[in-house]
Amino acid sequence: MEPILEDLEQAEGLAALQAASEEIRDHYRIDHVVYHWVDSAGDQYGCGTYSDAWRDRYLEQNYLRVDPVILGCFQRFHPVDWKRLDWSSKPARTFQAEAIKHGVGNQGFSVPIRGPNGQFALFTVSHSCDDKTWAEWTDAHRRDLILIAHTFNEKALDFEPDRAPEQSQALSPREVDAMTFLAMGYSRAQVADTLSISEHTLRVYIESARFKLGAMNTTHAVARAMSRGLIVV
Amino acid sequence: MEPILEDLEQAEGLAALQAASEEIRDHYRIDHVVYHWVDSAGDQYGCGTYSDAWRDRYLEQNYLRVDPVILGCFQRFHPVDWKRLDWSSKPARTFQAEAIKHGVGNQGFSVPIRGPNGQFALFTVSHSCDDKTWAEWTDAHRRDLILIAHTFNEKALDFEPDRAPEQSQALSPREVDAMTFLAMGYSRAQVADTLSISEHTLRVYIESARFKLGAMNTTHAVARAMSRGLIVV
DNA sequence: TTTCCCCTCCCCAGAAATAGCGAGGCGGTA
DNA sequence: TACCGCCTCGCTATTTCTGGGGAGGGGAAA
Repeated sequence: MEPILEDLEQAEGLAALQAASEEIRDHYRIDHVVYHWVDSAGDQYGCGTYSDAWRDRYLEQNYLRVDPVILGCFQRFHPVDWKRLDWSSKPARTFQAEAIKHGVGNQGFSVPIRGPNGQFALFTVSHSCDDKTWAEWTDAHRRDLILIAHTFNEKALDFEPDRAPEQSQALSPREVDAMTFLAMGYSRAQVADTLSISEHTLRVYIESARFKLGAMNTTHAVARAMSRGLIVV
Repeated sequence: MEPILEDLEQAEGLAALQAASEEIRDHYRIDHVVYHWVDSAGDQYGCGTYSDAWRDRYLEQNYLRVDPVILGCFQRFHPVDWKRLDWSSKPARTFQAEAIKHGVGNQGFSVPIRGPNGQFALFTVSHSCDDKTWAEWTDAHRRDLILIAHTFNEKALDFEPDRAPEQSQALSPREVDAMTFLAMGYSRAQVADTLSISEHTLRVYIESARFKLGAMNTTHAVARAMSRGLIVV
């Protein structure tokens, strides 16, 4: 593993990351290696060994909202084998069939990676083989994959600075309170009552939070506060 | 490194994690090893080799909102050496002086770890030595520390079952569309227009989504859909 | 000291969301 | 077949939220 990680750590530029993913694939003799970035605005960036046809199809069909790998990892802390995800819904099964048709392996292992402000990325390896072989392979390389995933993410961020920091303005304590209770379903009157302030005052907080978050309305502000990790509900 | 990580992977129970942090400290011959879990509701869980006096002081003074390690890592993607953090504010320097007085080393290295819904943890090692020695040590063990940090986090979560998956009822495709656009800040009229349906129809989706999610209003429904990973925004 | 942000409170009019009632067609499952 | 969930559309009335405006006090930083 070592030389692979060394190479990755010395990669310069996005093209080098593309090359690195191919190198990783060849080194481990697996079918695919993919790094996939999603941010809270819905923008995506991908890099890896999937075919162009599949990647285009994925974007065109907006499979982001269907893909059980994305949906599953989004709710999870730890790396996960694809077998443990929920493929039972009909859209998921349609998606799965099409993925396999496009050369994505029947086995997969994905490492979720998170950053500040709700930023989210996935590092995935996929392969075609039986369950036992795959279990042995992932057991043997789990640690490597975690390290590679984080290094890959670090590199990808280095080369795309516009995506990385994007300092979102912090909310004041009262604004956090307001957003939190609104996210919990309280009406403005209830929130004001809970915080023991007038509803007028509360409204000022909501407005300033909305302004800071660049949100068009309360629902939008709460959604942004959540996806940026400013509130937890 | 290997045997240390093996031991950690076999740890069972919170007491074992405490023992593991001491073992790691002794293995690397450093002053302190600490794991610190935070959610923005203010709950904290800590585990490690700091003195009880320092831990109590930290909680009592609510240093969470002052500690540059927390504040800095919260805005950062990657592991960071304490030297690169911002210690310039007055509260930060007061905090630093007191930390050193309580036996926390002058050097430190912290790995931020994130989970779904804004959950956040830190794995930290700290030591007293000169800059050069510390730089060499962190360079040599950076990878180990990342792996240990993630394994530690995994274990800590295993033993805290209050974050159960809580499988929730799925939304229909149209309901997902509705929730998604609402989370993006669209008004009802805009969402209806975007989906090319009447606003009345849209309202039915919002209501049924609200019902399925057990939400009291639209904002609540969107918040729940997000925190359950039913929509990705 | 001045400036800036945070917290608190007030009024008003118009826009938007909610609550309740109703209807019919389509497709899959029991 | 009958049921159920999903998608689509309609009406009215009430409640709630939004977007302007304004005011004052406190604390921290420059």
